[in-house]
Amino acid sequence: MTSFLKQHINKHISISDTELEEFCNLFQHEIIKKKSFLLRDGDVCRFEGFVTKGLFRVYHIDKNGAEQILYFAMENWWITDIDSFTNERPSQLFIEALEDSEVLLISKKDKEFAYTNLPAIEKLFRVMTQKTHVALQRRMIDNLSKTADQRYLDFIEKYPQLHQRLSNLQIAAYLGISHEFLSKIRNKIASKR
Amino acid sequence: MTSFLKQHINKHISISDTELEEFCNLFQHEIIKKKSFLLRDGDVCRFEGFVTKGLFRVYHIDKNGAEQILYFAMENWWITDIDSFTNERPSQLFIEALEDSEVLLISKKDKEFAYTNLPAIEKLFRVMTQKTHVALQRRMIDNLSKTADQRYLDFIEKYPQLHQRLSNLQIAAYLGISHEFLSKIRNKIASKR
DNA sequence: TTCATTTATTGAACTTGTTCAATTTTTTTA
DNA sequence: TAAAAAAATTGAACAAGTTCAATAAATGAA
Repeated sequence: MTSFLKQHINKHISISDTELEEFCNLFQHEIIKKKSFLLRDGDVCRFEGFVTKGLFRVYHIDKNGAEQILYFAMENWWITDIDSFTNERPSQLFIEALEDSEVLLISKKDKEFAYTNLPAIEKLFRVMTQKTHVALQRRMIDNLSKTADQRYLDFIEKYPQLHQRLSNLQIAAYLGISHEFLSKIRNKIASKR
Repeated sequence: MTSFLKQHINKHISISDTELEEFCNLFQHEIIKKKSFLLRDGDVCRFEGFVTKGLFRVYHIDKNGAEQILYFAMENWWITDIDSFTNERPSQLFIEALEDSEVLLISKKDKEFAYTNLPAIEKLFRVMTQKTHVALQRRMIDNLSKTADQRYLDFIEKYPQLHQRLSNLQIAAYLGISHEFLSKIRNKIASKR
């Protein structure tokens, strides 16, 4: 059940087998049906999750009702609202399964336990947070400097597998454009070939 | 010299005085004149810095020559290119002093030393990285959902002190708009009062 | 298989933001 | 304190992206 998680951790840090085993035992396996929610706006996020199957989107709904997708998470990606989880405050995000999915979840209490008793784990999460932070910085710069056409091309080049599994509605919400405009971009690109 | 740094650390984690002292001794004090650079595009970022005086901007220049500001750092803020520093690869960023400034710098080697020998420090940087990550997520959502007018109003409300110390050129590069357009926004806001 | 729902496409009118160029204002430096 | 440099403003023409509405295509559920 936790073999993907073990592989993933071994890729990022060095850790003894017993420590790894002990850490993975803190997770609970859950099956999440397509279109159901792991987290809703207003709830406190009580978990940090590792996706073993399927695909999720983490998004915000603004006061006009428009959705902005913060990120997607497919197999071997982590999902949580780090702000809500860490500070135990109500989330402003939704986490929804876009496909029938499976996740391994750890509670805050168990994660704190790991931090104090399994020294390698503090490092794991420092490294992971750093990586996602660097990726987000990159995305921020791209959003500030690049046109929607270019951001779309970058997206399908960077995440070819993910792109195949997403509707254009989802991709548009990630890129920060209307889906109509994305459709026009796709049309323009296709006619250039 | 390191008293601001000590205060800052004590605000975020609990640490013994001897550990704190030992950690702070790893830093080197530097004076950076206005308009000079701590880091340039292409260099490997060899430091992580804590600003004790002055103001910096961390920015990217895209292939059209336009500047995008990733963040500002004034007193009690950290500055580095976390990607370049961690992975020892050439940076794509510039770090420039916008005022006569002073920083405390720690090298990668000394930071690694701290990570292995001063357990509280691993936590400090995990917490700090998490905080900046949450702030960047917030900014990403705002950039995806809000109009430039609103982002400008948010900026001056969120960072009133910083706003006073920055030119509109800098603020526009942070908001991701042209400075001419920012000028028009300011005009519109002023005439509404 | 069929019907209902969701997703994608297209066009027209509109809004937001850019670019370029000229001018004024402010700040810096000699 | 004058001259030079940098920052801010303004207008006009343009480009990027949105909104709304109508239609077509694809997907899902019974």
